[in-house]
Amino acid sequence: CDWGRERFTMDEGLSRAVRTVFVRWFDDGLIYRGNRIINWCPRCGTALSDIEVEHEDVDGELITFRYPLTDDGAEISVATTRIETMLGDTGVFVHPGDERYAHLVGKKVRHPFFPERDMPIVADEAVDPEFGTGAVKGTPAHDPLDFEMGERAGLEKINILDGAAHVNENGGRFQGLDRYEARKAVLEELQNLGLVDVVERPYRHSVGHCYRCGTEVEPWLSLQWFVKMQPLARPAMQVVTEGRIRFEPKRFEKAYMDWLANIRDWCISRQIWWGHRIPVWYCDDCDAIFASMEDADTCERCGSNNVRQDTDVLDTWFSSQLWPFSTLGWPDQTVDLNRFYPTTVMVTGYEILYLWVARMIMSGLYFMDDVPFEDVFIHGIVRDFQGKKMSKSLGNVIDPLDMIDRYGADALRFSLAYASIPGNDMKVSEDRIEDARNFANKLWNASRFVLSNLGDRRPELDEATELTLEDRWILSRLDHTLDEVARELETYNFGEAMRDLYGFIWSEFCDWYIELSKLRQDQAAPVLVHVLDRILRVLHPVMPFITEELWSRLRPEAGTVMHASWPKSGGRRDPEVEAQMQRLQDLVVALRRLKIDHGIPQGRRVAVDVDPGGYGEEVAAARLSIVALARLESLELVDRLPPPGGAARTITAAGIEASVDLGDVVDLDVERKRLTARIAEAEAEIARAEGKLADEAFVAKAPENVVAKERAKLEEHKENRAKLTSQLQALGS
RNA sequence: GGGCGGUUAGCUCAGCGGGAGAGCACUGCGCUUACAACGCAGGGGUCGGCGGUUCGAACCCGUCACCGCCCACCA
Repeated sequence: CDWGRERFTMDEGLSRAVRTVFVRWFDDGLIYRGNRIINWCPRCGTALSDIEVEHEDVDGELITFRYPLTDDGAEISVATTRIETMLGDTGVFVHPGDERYAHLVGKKVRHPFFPERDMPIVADEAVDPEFGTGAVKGTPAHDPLDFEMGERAGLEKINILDGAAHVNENGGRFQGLDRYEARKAVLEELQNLGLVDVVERPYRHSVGHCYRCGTEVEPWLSLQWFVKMQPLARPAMQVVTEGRIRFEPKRFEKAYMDWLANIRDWCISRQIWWGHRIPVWYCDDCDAIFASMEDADTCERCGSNNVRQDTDVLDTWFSSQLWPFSTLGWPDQTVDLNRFYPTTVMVTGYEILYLWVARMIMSGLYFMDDVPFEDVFIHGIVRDFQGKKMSKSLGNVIDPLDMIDRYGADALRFSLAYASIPGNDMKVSEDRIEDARNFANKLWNASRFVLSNLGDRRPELDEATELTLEDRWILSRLDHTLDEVARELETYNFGEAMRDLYGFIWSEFCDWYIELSKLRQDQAAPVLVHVLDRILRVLHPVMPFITEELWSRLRPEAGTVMHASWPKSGGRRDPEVEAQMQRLQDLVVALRRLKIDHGIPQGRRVAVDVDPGGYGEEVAAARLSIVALARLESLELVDRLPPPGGAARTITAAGIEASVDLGDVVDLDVERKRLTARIAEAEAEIARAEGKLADEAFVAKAPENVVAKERAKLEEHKENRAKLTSQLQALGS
């Protein structure tokens, strides 16, 4: 974060950007005022844009009732979920191709409460003949579709509700009732008149709610300001098609394109107190309407002083959409603007893809003539482990400050990064944060160990450093990890990067390398320093505090780790070394397990004979390591293992056999069971491999290396089975 | 109504064409001179169901089921 450039959308500079944009769009004909159906929240008393409305299914009612025709006894049935809106009906719509109603088009119906009202039956393509009765009551002031059809037919628009959703003077005897009371009262009256056919209840259907307070939104006719969106949407789609803006994950591209393709004009005026006031003035003398950069006290057209500013304010997203350039000083051509626009990446959650991201792209292209950013990285929302959004009313909120108090900021940060998968929600729990704290402790303790043996020396790794197998192994694993992490960060896979680092540091560096280094601390020092150095650098962005502290101890002269270069892999990856190390690890684990299986305390030292098969040199070179890690008394290399007597046997995947002298504690039954189980495992593997190789299609069509690998595995397991079987036989029965 | 995710070990999730993984939880052993917020070893899964493609499918395709999300002017 660059705290020197902190900004707020109501700052003076950003306010100037807002005005500039408004005036430009106004003068370019992209901002207009219109009396149209908008989403109205009766509780907040303001208009909302389409995307601020949250659709939710509710149990309502679907009522079918009849309008009598004026000229004869015929009637026409219509259906509605908002029966009270019939007070504002000024017509009935049917589909032009609907034969049932063809003979009625052009005739008129009579409103039961307003018999003098002119209510024609009109044909319009927008009617769905399949729904309900196929005839729609027309309420141009209270339904967006009816509004459009009403415009086409020239129907009167009668607004029957006030801003609080109470029936107004146009509602006759229902005046004063709120919309829900009116819903009941109107139904009752119609029933009394015998005009109601069907009351279907509950009728589950989707209803819009205010994003802020949850109140049911009322489609309401009112005078508002709009931005014409289609001219802005087209270029915004094009830059994505051309690849100038990329989404990660890519699937959000489709959502973005679909939204823009079907976009409708944006209602930007709000009847609330807080916000940028709309920079439009009205002249009471000549009726001019003009937008102005400066506060106006005279009319642009007639010079009159009788001007007043619009009292509405702008949707907060109107100023937010300018963020990528308004924060850099635009409309001035500042140094920052030239240097930092366009930016490289926009990191944000999917819930504001339309509200913010799409609009930044549109306004950026319009005013800067360039994209605001190249990559859009979409992450999820932080949720609890049940997948629920955190909310105070649910009581499932994990307070970050509380977690920081208890586990540290680094632990909280690591747990969030660890949970981050592009496009997915991040599920966090206190357990996970605790794990991250444990990881931080592990890093702390490992560093303490490394540093404790160094004193003031900082031996550095260079070409002259003599490297043992485990040195080359950990350096190979380090390079492997750095490569993986780099690749994952490139694609914003922070979670995978963290999991790789966690595994490398804990399971490889701490569990194996540090343990091995204890045998030869001085010689291992350059490698310990090197690996820890790289770990601290690469972990720093996620765990800044602990890494900075440890860095100051590892590199007291170097200054902040923030200024250290990002570590790159150093060409030390070596598959052969990793394979060798794997064979030794397998042997150590096999010996440890053998002791445990026979109930030998792990601390008790035992003598071991090893028949290394083809790996004599390797095992010999690693002898002291094996003795230390498996806690042995001694390890002798032999060509042939002694007869089983008071010994137990084990074997690794690579076919290295070992015999452990258990003295008088050996339990032959235990040993037989162990060997029998291992033979069964080998049998299963052999059966699997033989099955595959017996399949001619597999041998013929699978890649050569896959087949070869399968053959090698088969041989390996066969050898092991033979050795295990002879071990078992030697025990007798 | 349309679209997008998800369904893998008891829990939370990775893996997304060639021998099923992690953390937590669980079992046994252990104060081995960095770490018991730890170490060592282990048990545990017909990878949602059914079809298909392929020599080979947790992974690709189709379909169904159940969860979740987004969009939507069926009154």
